[in-house]
Amino acid sequence: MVRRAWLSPVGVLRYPDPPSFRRRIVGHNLASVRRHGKFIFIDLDGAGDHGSVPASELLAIHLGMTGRLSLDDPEAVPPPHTHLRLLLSSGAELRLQDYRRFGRVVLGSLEELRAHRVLPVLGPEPFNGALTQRQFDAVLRRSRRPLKALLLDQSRLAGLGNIYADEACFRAGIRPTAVAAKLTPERRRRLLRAIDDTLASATERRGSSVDDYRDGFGEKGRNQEVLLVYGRAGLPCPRCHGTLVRTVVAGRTTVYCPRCQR
DNA sequence: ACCTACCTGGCC
DNA sequence: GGCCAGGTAGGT
Repeated sequence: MVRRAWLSPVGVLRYPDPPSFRRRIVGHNLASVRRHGKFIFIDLDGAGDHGSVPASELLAIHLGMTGRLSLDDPEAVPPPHTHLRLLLSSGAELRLQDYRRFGRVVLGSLEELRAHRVLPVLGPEPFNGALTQRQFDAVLRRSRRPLKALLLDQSRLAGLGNIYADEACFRAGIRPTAVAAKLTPERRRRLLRAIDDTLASATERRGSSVDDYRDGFGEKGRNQEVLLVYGRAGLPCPRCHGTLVRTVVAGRTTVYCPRCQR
């Protein structure tokens, strides 16, 4: 149960206002945790309601570029840029640190968050078998944008960011600039498999600590050690040993191999 | 498809 | 000082 909620003055809370936030979370249990795409959803329930209707309120957290969640000793001095602290009855404190403040926190019912437009509509996840090839094909065929722009569009497909979009395109042998709707069925199959492999690798290694990413235990991931193209412009392609090229697609730095990716 | 903005910090 | 960075939103 949440005993006390503390918010930093600058904060990452987008909705509702801080007093409402505190009122609506203190005394409630953090009942379950789910994830969809880059959002973490924590379902609240009414503590002491014993079998009554659950509040159906949820806490949605997006870590942005530099957000970090951790469970800490409440007595420990919070690190700089700590924007949310939830003191729990378990004795631990759930903390959100985010020095760039691109992260976001919202609290409310799904309907409410939608109505206030503080929770974007998220597309399906193209991995973990959550999306059939048929459904994935339909998404690709509907878009004449560059493939990478589509992969990064969370309203169409949820979960891929700049690193894994590049990695998946490389594994599939497809240029990030390829027009999504023009991919052949064979290439679409390769792409879905490539996305799955890319994210399986990343999650097994607990993420890519290219810079300051740390997992919920404050540990670095190890996936940055096996990235094939991201951050490797000018270096040899791991497959053909030609030079990897940097360009910009959808406003984001993009690295690919002009020989292996067509 | 492009800009700009939102932020801090590391690097040159 | 300028540029860049894992993300997204808003405007043209």
